[in-house]
Parts: sequence; C-alpha cells; structure tokens
Amino acid sequence: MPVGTQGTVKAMTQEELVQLDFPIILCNTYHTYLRPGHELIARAGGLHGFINWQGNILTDSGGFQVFSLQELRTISEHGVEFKSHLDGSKHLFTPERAVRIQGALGSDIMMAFDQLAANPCTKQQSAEAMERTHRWAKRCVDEWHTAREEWQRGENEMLPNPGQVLFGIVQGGIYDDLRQQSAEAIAELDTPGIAIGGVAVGEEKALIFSTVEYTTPLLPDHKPRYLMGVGEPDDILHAVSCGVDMFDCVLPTRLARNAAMMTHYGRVNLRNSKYKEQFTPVDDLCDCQVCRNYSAAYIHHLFQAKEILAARLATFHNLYFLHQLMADIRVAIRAERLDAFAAEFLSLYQAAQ
RNA sequence: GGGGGGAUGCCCGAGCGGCCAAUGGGAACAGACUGUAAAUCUGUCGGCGAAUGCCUUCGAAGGUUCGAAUCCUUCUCUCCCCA
Repeated sequence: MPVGTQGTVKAMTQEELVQLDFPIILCNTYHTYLRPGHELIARAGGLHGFINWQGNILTDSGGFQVFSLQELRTISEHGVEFKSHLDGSKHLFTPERAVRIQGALGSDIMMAFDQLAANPCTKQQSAEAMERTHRWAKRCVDEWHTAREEWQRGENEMLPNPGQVLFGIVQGGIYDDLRQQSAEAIAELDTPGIAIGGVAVGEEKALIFSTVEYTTPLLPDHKPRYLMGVGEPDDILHAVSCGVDMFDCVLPTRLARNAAMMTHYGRVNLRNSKYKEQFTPVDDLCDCQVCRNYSAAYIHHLFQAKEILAARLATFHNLYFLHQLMADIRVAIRAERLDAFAAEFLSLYQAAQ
C-alpha cells in the first residue's frame, strides 16, 4: 500500500496510481480529520468520492500519531488528547471516536486505535501500551458493532461504506512473551484481518526481523496479516517468508522526494554528482516508464534544480519498483521458490550497500 | 569638475582594534529517512595535520600598535549625487 496520509500519495495523481496498478492505498484518520475534516469528506462521498479513488482504502486510526506526535499529546485510559500541529487546538481521540471518524471517511479497512510504545522503552512500558491497546481494541470492536447496527436501522448517516471492515493490531514491542499475549488477545476479537504494529520505530534491523519472525506465525493464517509501516525490500522479503501478506510504508514516496531511488542494485542518491553525466537509466533492470524514458543525468539535474518533476519521477519509479517486487514475490511463491528469489534479489540489492 | 559611499572566503553578506580562519544565507559535496508535523533534517565547506596546533587569507602597497578584516597614508577598481 502506498501511503497517502492526507488523501494523496504525495506527488502522484490517482490516475498514476491506477497505472501503477495498486489495488489499495493507505490514508490517515487523524490528518484527514484535522483537515479538511471527516464530515466534509463524508459529504463528498467518503474518501473514495472525495479523492477520486475507486480502489480500496485502508485508514490508519491515528494510533501512529500517538507515537509520532508525542510532544503534542497526552494519553489517558479514556483516549488521547492531541494538540493540533496545525493551529494548536485540542482534539480528543478515543477508540470510539477513531471508529466513528473512520466510518465517516468510508475506508474499506479501518484500523483499531492503538498505542505503540515510545522508543526506546522498558518492558514495563511496552506491556502497558500493549494492554491498553487490547482494551482499546475491544472498545473499537464494540463501537464498530454499535455503529453498524445504527446504520442497519437507518439511524446513522455517517457510514458511507457498508463493506467496511475493522482490523485489530498486535503490539508488545520487542518482547516475545508480550507479542504472544498480544497475538492471542487480538486474535480473540476475531477481526477479519490482523496487523502487527509497533515495528520499525527506531529499533535495529535484527530486532525488526526477530519480532516479525516470532509474531507472524502466531496469527491466524486464514486471515490477512498486515505488517504496519514496513518497509525496505529486505524487510518485505523477510516478512513475506514469515507469512506477512500486507504492507504499507512511506519509504518509497518519502525517499523519492529526498532524491533516493530504489534500484535492483540497491538504494541510490540521485543528488550525487556521479550522476551528472550518466545518460543511461537509473536502473537498467527496471522497465518503468521513468527508467525507459529518462536518464539518471536528467533526474539528477531536476533534483539539483529543485524541480517538482524530480519528486514525481522518483516517486513513480520507487512505487513501481516495490509493486514489481511484490508481483515477483507472488510469482515466486506460486513457483515455490521464494527463498531462491529472495537470495537472488538481495545478492544484487545489498551488494552495493 | 565638485561631493559622498564601497571593495570580506565559489556567490551574497555581517563584522569595524584582541574572544576572527572570520556570524548568517545561498551554492557545492556527502549522509540520514520504515502505520508521513518531512519536496525534510544532519554534517562538511582556505591549506596541512591524529591533535593542543601551524601556515596563507578580508582590493594592493606601506605605516601606527604588544596586537589590524577593523585605525592612518598612497594607489587601483567600483557605485551614487551635483555640475
């Protein structure tokens, strides 16, 4: 899933996302609630209507902002009070409200409102965040049932997507026993999909790998398993081999805006002067329209000149690259040669790192 | 012809006797980025050295001073006003 926090995958049009063949994108509840507002979006026909996206949409609940906007919020059992980064106004997010807002946004998959522990933190802090996440997940599920019943009785106009589902989120930090507890608690809620959260929030790679390796098999394998916020190609390959089905990550789009492009030969920085006269494609193994039509030298020039097109071309390529990686992974899985594919891919990708 | 400003590192520009190898921007060079407060942030940016440091720099030459980018003299170049 490309990430489109504010209702836009930065630098791409929805037509380009269709062209890139993504079936689903991620939008953010907290950010779209603050601006332009969930009620306005509901009046526009939900996120789908408002942003003109016929594919699926997953909304993150605002749980990540509890983590990323630590200085701007206070947590209690009831919920989280945010101080808006836009105008300083105060906004109370509870699990119930996160569900209602996502209902109004009309996404296809809404996420439970969770709490990820700050990084670094003690096991005690991880456990507290996890336990609260469990209580909040239960409240999300209950509120979701209530909202659906209201809608079925015709009492709730703010539910533009009757097909919407809710996913629970497993927390527990880097601690196996906590992850196990969390996997059990969230699985018990019987949501149609389950996410692994609180990963890749500053911990070293080995810990990301071991956490995913331990946690994923604990989740029901007949439901989609979604690893939130990951990641880099090697993370994805590893997580898929552990049984993960879904990913979202800001990396391809953010890196692109900062001149980094993912190639079969590893990540490269197009600002580097070595590309000044490279009149060949950035990645000669890539057949995206950017690599087919534009040279590294040109893209280097666009970044040096701070032209908008630089971000657009790099974003298109990075998204294409990860989409292609996932497609290749699916082919490899069907051919029962995922490990071989991963080894081949990584030998080239990591050689230059 | 008369009067008044300026010349600082690749560029712009601060400094106006010691804390100045010289604030700040920009450019350049490199790095970071994992459910997006990010088209952002960080570092380097006269030479040599691992380093206390040493050497060469603030238009040019001379001078004053323990000490000068900063004060004085002359010169060169430039900008503005009046005629």
